[in-house]
Amino acid sequence: MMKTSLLRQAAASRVALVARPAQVAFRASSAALALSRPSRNVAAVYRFTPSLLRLYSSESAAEQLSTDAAPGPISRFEDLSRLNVHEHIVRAITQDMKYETMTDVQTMTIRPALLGKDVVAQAKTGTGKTLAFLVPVIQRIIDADPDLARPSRGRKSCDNIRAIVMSPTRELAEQIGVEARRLCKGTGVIVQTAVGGTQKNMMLRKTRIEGCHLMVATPGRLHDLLSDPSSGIAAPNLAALVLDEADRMLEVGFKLELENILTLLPDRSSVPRQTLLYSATLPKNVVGVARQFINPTNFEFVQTVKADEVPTHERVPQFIVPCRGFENVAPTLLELIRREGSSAGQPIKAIVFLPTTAAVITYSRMFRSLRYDDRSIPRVYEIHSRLAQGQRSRSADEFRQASSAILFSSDVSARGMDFPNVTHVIQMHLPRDRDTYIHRIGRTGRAGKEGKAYLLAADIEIPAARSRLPGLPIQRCTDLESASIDVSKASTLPETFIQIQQASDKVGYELKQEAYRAFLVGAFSEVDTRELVTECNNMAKYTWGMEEPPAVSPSTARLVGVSAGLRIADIPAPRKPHGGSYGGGSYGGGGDRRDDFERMERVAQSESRRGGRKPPATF
DNA sequence: AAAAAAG
Repeated sequence: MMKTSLLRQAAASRVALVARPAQVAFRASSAALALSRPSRNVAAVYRFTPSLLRLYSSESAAEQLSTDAAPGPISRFEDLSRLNVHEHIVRAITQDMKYETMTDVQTMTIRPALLGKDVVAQAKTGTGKTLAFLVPVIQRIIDADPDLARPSRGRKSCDNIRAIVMSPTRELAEQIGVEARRLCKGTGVIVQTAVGGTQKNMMLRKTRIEGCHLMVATPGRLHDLLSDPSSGIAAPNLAALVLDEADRMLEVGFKLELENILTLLPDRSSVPRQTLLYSATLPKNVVGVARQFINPTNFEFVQTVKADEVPTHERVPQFIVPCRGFENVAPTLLELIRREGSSAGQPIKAIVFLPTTAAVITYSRMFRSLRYDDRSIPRVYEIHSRLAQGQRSRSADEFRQASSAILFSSDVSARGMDFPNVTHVIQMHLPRDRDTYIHRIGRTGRAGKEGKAYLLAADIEIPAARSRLPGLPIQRCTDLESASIDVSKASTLPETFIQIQQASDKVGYELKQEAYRAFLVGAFSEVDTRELVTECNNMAKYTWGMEEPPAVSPSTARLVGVSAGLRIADIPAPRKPHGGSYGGGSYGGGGDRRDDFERMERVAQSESRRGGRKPPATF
């Protein structure tokens, strides 16, 4: 009897595993939702482990099965009380944040995480992963020290941090910190944020006065604090470690730093520690690397994206605009922004991604100058690592608040950033890889909202775009006039070209020179180098208004690999932002193999097999 | 080498 009921619950839970972001869910009726989210989109990878079954059996089955469409496990935030989540946390979610219904990833991970299991979770962008890991982490801090259920006035300590959340970028860490603080309102749990580019001494003073139970950090600053005994910051009883954007954090470049940090944390064999790994993308490298982070006897692997399902949202249409040459790309952007801003009837709030920092600076200056003469262009913001941290935070905050604006961005904001109501994500030139493309377009269409994604790429980039972006529903968009004009033949250029050229006058020579160099070196490895030089020269001439191609140094010319078409001269070496000692790493293997590991392996293998066999690009 | 992440 019990067994049948559990099976029915399992079946019911599968029915409910529908992409259903919270904000849509409580506005639309459940009938409408059932219609709008057909069951073939259901992504059900869910295992009933013994511990979970025990928990299910201890609950009222009748309550969970009140209707056929009953959501099975906890699916409403108010029901978290039944899992003994503190009322202050539940209230923060349901009353302050105004969320009612959980998303799949929240339904599927909060309970096992509350039980102390390790979790590896993949869920689409904008489906509430942050809340999914913060709730159990904060609750377990309270479980371990019930005094923290309410604000305490006792002595504050910063040498007994209970949980650490790590993020690959500073703004994302700040954003997670803000959300964590909202959740902790009314409790005694103290959240601190530790990121680079901020005043360490200020942060330390604040942390010593206020204390710290949950630290949200970027790797460099965290390592700095933990390795410095005089900081007073310590985590001898660390109970939880979260890697947000886990696949990114485990990439070469971050992984070594991560391992250094691990050596500064208590050994898991003496201090049991829960590890939570979350991301929208889960390439196979995570599987090999996750092995050394995860407890193989007590962990849950949750995917709300099926292995063969497109990891982007159906409601966000994706377009590629083939541009005749590099010189057509910026005018096409201008035309697109004008068109989408007026025709759609709603003001445009767009993020424009570019492959290099120099290009981000160049184009944000150009569009700021355009806006000076044409107020129909929305306000322009920029964000990239060469900005002072105060500026970066200000850009992010102001863009967050804006109802209409354009944010020119490097990949700092490709992942995790939650800017509300972004209407368009526009990528100029190729994204570095498929996952970057997926995370970038994930800045729109969040929490059930609509959005559009455009990729502006020159004709010579299209073959590389096809090979980098297989298996994605990208359609060709050919109705932008600026994209197809042949500037060498046209007797009169469209207005967009004229305006872009005028705006280029406001950009300094050195910056254009630097952007030119950055375009040439490295970012388009699949593109024939001689053709790339021709394209960059055309861009310099026709859209940046330069009489002749900017000079490059002999060493740059060597890097490019050809000299034809380049103007080589002895110029100062390109400036390098201060370099750290981030380096490569290697991962070891071995260890136990349990069911979830095997499943992760299978997913990884099928993923790598599909690597060559993903449905070919359709554009 | 192209982003990022400590000063």
